[in-house]
Amino acid sequence: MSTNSRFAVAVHVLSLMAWSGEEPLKSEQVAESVNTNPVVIRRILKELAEAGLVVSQTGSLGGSRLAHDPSETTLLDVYQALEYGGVFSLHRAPPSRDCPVGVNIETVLGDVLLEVDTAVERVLQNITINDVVRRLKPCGASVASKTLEHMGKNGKNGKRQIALPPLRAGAKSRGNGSSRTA
Amino acid sequence: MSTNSRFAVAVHVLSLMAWSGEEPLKSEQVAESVNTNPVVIRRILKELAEAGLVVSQTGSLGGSRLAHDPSETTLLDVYQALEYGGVFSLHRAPPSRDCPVGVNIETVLGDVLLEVDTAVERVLQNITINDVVRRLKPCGASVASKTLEHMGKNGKNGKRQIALPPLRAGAKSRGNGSSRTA
DNA sequence: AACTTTGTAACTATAATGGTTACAAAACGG
DNA sequence: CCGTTTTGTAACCATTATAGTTACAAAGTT
Repeated sequence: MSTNSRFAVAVHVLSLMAWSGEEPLKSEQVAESVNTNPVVIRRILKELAEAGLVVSQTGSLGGSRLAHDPSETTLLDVYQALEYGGVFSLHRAPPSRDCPVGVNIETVLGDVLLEVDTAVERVLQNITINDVVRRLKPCGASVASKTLEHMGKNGKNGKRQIALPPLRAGAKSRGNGSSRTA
Repeated sequence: MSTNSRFAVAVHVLSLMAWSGEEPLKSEQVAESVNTNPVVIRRILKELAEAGLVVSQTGSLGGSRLAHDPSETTLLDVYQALEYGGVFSLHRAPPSRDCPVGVNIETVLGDVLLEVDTAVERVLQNITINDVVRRLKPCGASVASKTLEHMGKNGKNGKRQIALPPLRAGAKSRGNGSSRTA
């Protein structure tokens, strides 16, 4: 019951990148597709980068793209990247220690919540970004070749951007999961 | 990710009632065990009553107790009584209709979220309040007989309350699920 | 009639999410 | 080396959900 859409946005972002292939996407382009603000996208992108799911780069030819093949990233990876604290929470303030129920309820509930979380993770682990993209296609199949020409890829001036260098391919942050310069 | 403890509190409340048997508990007693305010308890109790899980009564001998045997109420019943909207949410604002990914992502994500919710529900359906209470006991086993004498059951004046009439047993709201007078 | 407890409204505090603006730092092109 | 582009990030605001609190009417008991 989360009232937040971060997981949905994250999956959307990654699917978009899988769809557009090697080419880095700018946060502005992504924001347009998601229908939100670029900073919101960058915030989520940051978490995904820290988890090693995407790689980003500043500069005029910059942007973000997937760090791995979309068939290698599962929704569980996404879920964990966002550091959700589990489906449910325990008591805000610890229950009474003077009540036989209060003393142990947290332990018992903890076991239950663990069972629930495990079930969720089992489901998410079996769905990859590639699966999501594949499920996406039947709907807009005909656009498959046009791909992202809708979005701002040809700038307002028509100066088309060329396929980019594989984003410092093989460079530094491979496997450590962070593309950050700090 | 749910930053709320309503599910935990609800399970706590029901376990407490299961523990104390037929005897109605006052929201103040429950609040003491949960370590919160009686009104918070009454708010949750209201939702549980609407779902037919508890029965309440005003007046000096009033309070709330389980509507059914604790082995008949599952954690799924509790979950549904609280009307959680599912584990994850979709986009806050609808994604771009001009993007092949944006158009269909909500549909695909909806399927995924359904799978997740179903998995959660399957787990919750297999755990009853009675199970929780049973798991509770090994820890504070020795208190089993003292039960709730800790809590405010003997008033400050020592005037002990006697076992109550089975709360208008067999009366009105049986099965409709609501004990409310409106 | 007096007392007790629930039901409920109203108000406040807190925290998470998300939207927005602003700007420094990094990367690139000329 | 300079200007441009884009990310990274801080700062601020609006909205919403939860929960804590006070207060009181209505229902039930003695």
